[in-house]
Amino acid sequence: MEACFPVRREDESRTEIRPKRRMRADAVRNEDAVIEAAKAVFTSSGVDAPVREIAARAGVGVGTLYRRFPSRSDLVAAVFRHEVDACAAEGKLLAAKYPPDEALEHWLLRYTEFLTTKKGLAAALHSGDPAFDALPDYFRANFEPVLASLLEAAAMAGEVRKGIEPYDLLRAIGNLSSASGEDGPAHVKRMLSLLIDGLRYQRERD
Amino acid sequence: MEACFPVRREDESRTEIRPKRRMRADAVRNEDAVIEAAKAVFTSSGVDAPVREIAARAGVGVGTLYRRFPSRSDLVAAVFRHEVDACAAEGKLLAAKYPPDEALEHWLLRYTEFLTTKKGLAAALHSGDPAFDALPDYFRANFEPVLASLLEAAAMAGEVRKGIEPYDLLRAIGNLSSASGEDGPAHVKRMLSLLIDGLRYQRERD
DNA sequence: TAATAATCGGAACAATGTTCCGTTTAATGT
DNA sequence: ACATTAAACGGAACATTGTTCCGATTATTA
Repeated sequence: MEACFPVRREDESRTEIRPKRRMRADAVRNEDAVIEAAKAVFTSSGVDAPVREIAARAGVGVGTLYRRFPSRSDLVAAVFRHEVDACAAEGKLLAAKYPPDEALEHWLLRYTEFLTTKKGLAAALHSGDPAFDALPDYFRANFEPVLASLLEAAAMAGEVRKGIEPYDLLRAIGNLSSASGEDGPAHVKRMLSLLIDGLRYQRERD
Repeated sequence: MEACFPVRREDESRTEIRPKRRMRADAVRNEDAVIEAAKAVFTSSGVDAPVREIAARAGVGVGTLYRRFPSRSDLVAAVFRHEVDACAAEGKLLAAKYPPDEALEHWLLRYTEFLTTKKGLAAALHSGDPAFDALPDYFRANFEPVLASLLEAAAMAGEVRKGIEPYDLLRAIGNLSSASGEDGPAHVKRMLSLLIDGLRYQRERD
């Protein structure tokens, strides 16, 4: 009953593990449609939204949905990974587009957005469902390298102090934005710039 | 749709608000039976246990259960209050039975036990269900005075430092026992005695 | 274009929260 | 004691939702 996520067989890193037939085009289309629909429904109605609603929005029967995602939790986990991927990818993109310190700042802000949309998931994560077991590792494995290289680049440029543990920073921001009950986004943003100022302080020190 | 908990009409503080007829004996019996059954089932199968199972264990039809507890959440909340009451009552009992410092120590230990059995509830509390809205206040309103008088008595006896905020201590212990993932009870107990030693330190200081 | 195996769709099943209502019964007044 | 009656009881029935099944469909391949 372990989560067997159907990893698209045509990836950029297509290892081509002897597929007698490559995945059918409609299957690919539907998998995408389901994930996109799920993302939309989850953000609008929460992670407890009925599966039927997601299937309907994707223009697909529930049978189709269940072939790809053997259980509800698998779908939730897949969407989570999808968004982790998106956020991590944006990190690389920002690094190429902006000077080191701006890239870092932009990404940290983007990361807080990621966190706030995952409020509902935080509870599910601790539900003991085995489909979620691998998510914390996935989270870390994807975010830590991105932040590490952003931090390193900024430190090289002398914009930010050295010796900051990426994972510590990820967790700190996580706690920080989960502890903001009242005014929400504005508060998080304020605390985040405080934190960034903290990173800049002592930046010239070797 | 707000939680209308049927407060037993015959209380020790029976205010007697013009009941044309007093609550039927079988109704009283059944309410007790349901709460007791729910407590048992919740601890053995978690707070997500089916309502039918609780009704069966109480020897009662689901209709009866739903008359008293209009929704599942109401029953969960009622059990929670029941246990808060029990833990708070034990505080008064310990205060009468032991010297101040021992009473304090015993009760804090009892409090950690209360906390560990409420692991499942912690998630439900943040679920947004309106039946749980009043629980945090209920929690504080019952525990804070108990701990306050235990602390005061111990401080009077010179066993514990003064100026400790009861609510801070309640929260501190709460965080402390929620953060103990591994060895569980033993770890909590160890951390708790550390904390109690901290309370004793400087106890002679005015 | 025919063969074929993967995929599709949605009816059907199972579990569970909740409501309804005919039947039973405890409380009350005589 | 007994009749009256309003309250309470029990559990069948309903609604929602996760999940499974299988005959119909269709993309792929030769």
